[in-house]
Amino acid sequence: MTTDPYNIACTHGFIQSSCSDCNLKGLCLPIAMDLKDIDRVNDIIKRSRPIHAGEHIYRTGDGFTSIFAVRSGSIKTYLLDDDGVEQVTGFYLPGEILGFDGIGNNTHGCNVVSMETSTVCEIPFERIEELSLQIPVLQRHFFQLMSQQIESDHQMMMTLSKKNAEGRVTTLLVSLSNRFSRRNLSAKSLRLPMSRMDIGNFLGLTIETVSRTFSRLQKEGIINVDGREIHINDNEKLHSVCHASK
Amino acid sequence: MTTDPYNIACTHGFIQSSCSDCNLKGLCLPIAMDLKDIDRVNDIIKRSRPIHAGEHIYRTGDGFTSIFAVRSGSIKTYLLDDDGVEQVTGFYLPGEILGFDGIGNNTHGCNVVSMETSTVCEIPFERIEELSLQIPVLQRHFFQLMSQQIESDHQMMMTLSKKNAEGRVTTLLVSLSNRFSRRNLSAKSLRLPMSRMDIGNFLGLTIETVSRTFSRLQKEGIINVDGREIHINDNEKLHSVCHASK
DNA sequence: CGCCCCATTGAGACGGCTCAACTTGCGTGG
DNA sequence: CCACGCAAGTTGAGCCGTCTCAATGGGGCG
Repeated sequence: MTTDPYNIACTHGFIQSSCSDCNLKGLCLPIAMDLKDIDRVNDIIKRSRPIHAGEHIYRTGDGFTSIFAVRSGSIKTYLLDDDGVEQVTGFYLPGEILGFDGIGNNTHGCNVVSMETSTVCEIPFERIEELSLQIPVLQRHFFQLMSQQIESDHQMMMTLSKKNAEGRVTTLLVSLSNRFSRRNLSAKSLRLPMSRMDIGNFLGLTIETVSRTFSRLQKEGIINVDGREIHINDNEKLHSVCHASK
Repeated sequence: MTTDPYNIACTHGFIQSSCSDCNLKGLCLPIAMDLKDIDRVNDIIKRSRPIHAGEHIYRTGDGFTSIFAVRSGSIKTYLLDDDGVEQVTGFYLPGEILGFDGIGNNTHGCNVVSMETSTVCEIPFERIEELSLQIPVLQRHFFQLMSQQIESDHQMMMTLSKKNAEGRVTTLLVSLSNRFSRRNLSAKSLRLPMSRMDIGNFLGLTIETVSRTFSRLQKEGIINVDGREIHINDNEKLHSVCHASK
């Protein structure tokens, strides 16, 4: 596996299953895709062994060969600037695809690390490019996925540029709630996969401010907080606080 | 032109020229592209009449049909949130391509307005998708362009999340300087295409803070400011201030 | 048990925001 | 030609939200 510097390929073979059986396929793959074409995609995908918390999938500067779909667990991506300052650029949950940075200059543009024990599907990009030439709906799908990433990054710029601490934290909670419920999990009760540190880093806040904000939201009865367990009591108020501005 | 709600198509025919003659083609199109294939792209492109300052090319919610390459002038993109608050999400200069938001759900995700008299090339997306199925280097090119947009948006998240006012303003200046010099214009003397208002909005600062920051950078001898005319006196210091953090 | 990491909470400092006054450049109309 | 209004930018004074620094409280693990 020389193309797999971090050697995440599954060497045991016991988690193998196919895309057509995967309950996440509606998220990773176009809905309107023939079973035959799904199998062609399935044939080029490599499923990983479990990746444990803190383990990297790739790092900035690594040669770009693949994009990755999260299969289970949760993943964060981050940049390091010249001074070694970390910026979390995204959190990825099952069914979501990461690695679209890196196509631009054939080198990965960020670091990717697992926040808990996770598994991913590795999708060799050159292979998927070839398939995309033959399956128009697949080409369209990847254009759409990248476009959605751009849109969500722009929303993030809005959040960072215009919102105060309450607006930023609640915006993240709403996003996570939506993404959990897309997977048929509860939209009201969720377990945060990331630390306060990662939340603060992502949102441009210190951990103290994140913590104070959670406490304030709880005091106002909008959410209940117990460590990483969050319960949303008042969804309407939560959404209205989202717009809170600087 | 029913597919052209803002009717920017050139109706005079006097600015027509071809991609193969365009001195920006190295920016819009793959370098390694056959002349024959460039002509095929050229055939589907519609060149716009001049678009004057303040005129919109499209707005959020408009049906998505095309992406656009800036030919001359300068363009800004912005979001409006539910409360009507504006967030500038990008500035686009000649040779740069915009409109990749909107592929995701077939509806434009932002507003696009000209900051001065500009011209653009309209690239019908369905046509370019068809061509991309036939010209692998073209498919790759659009994946790369979108990937680069994602990378630059992530850098922007870093800027908004971690840098103070000086860091944000100088980061924008460095970016503009680099982009001007890519077009063989001076990297040291440039005219800002956007107002202080737009700069502040983009960078998450008020216009007063932007103004004070320009004044301070001038007092420190790093730049000279005369309205929108900027001269970079000390490039090294400028780059070091870029990293200034909150 | 003791250590370490993560999270919470408090007190004070500071950077950028708000509000306000003033300048400059430009177009319009008397 | 000047008077005027308007928009854009600059500068100052005071305020406020978030950061910094510091102390304390759990929970997991050797």
